[in-house]
Amino acid sequence: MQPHSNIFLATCTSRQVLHLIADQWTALVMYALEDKDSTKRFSQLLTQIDGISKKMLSQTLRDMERNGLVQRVVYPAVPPHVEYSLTPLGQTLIEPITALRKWAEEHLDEVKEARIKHNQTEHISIQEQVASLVQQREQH
Amino acid sequence: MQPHSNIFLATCTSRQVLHLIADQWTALVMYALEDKDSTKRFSQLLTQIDGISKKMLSQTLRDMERNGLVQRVVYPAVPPHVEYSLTPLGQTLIEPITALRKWAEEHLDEVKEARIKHNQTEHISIQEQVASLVQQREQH
DNA sequence: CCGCATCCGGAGCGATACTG
DNA sequence: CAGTATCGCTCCGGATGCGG
Repeated sequence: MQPHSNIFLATCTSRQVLHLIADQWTALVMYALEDKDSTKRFSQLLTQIDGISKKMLSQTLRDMERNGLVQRVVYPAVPPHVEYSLTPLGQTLIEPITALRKWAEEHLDEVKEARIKHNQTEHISIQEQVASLVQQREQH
Repeated sequence: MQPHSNIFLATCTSRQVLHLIADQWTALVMYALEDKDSTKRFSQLLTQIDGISKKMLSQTLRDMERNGLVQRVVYPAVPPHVEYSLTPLGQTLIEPITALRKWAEEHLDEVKEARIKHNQTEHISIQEQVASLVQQREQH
């Protein structure tokens, strides 16, 4: 067995590749750029992806560029103008990652239901009670 | 447009669902349990998934159970015996998540190559140049 | 054997201010 | 406009110990 084919090994390379996508924002940036031939500016992405901070968007884009998923084109002008688009490699990732999105949308209700059912049958620890209260408060 | 269908909104539910999978370990646990009718014990998973700690495995399994992805069965005995398996809902997630794994394995080399190329062509910012100069001076 | 509680160091992330 | 630098805090995650 080749070393990278056993995804359960910590040193496995495909696990590292998987790790690229397993963060909060990469998938969302992919969705924002998935339209073919669509390039977007930094501020466009910032607006479209609700909740992301400048810092995280910058960081995510840099990582994605580093991994060959997005292309960054700078138009030297004042004010600066930078456009982001998916590379061919990035485009190949759209399909599997969109499947994930579809799954999320389709099974959303089942997950919600499972949570409710779980909460009912479960003994809630004091810590979790506090945590959920804090969460509720934060949503205001 | 329904509120949960716009994944770019922070309040969007499908984004929360997506978040379930976007962590380090959930995907790997899925892979470990993907064989149909295969149930595994805690310690089996701990051994199979290289690099995971007891705490994280426990936490991941609890979250997955909470979201209806895995089923936990306790056999009251001494020593305790607990078996984990995928729920029907969890089984539906196998396909999209396996697509992701396949992508990782197939495009592994391209990502690696992109990284190397990126490191070579990288422009070093003025700040980094200054920083390295300062560092050199400080070493005297 | 399974897994939770606790502690603690360090990474992650947001907010703000600044530059070209 | 498109970022980077810095600070401050939170929370992740590992190590350990305990309890069933």
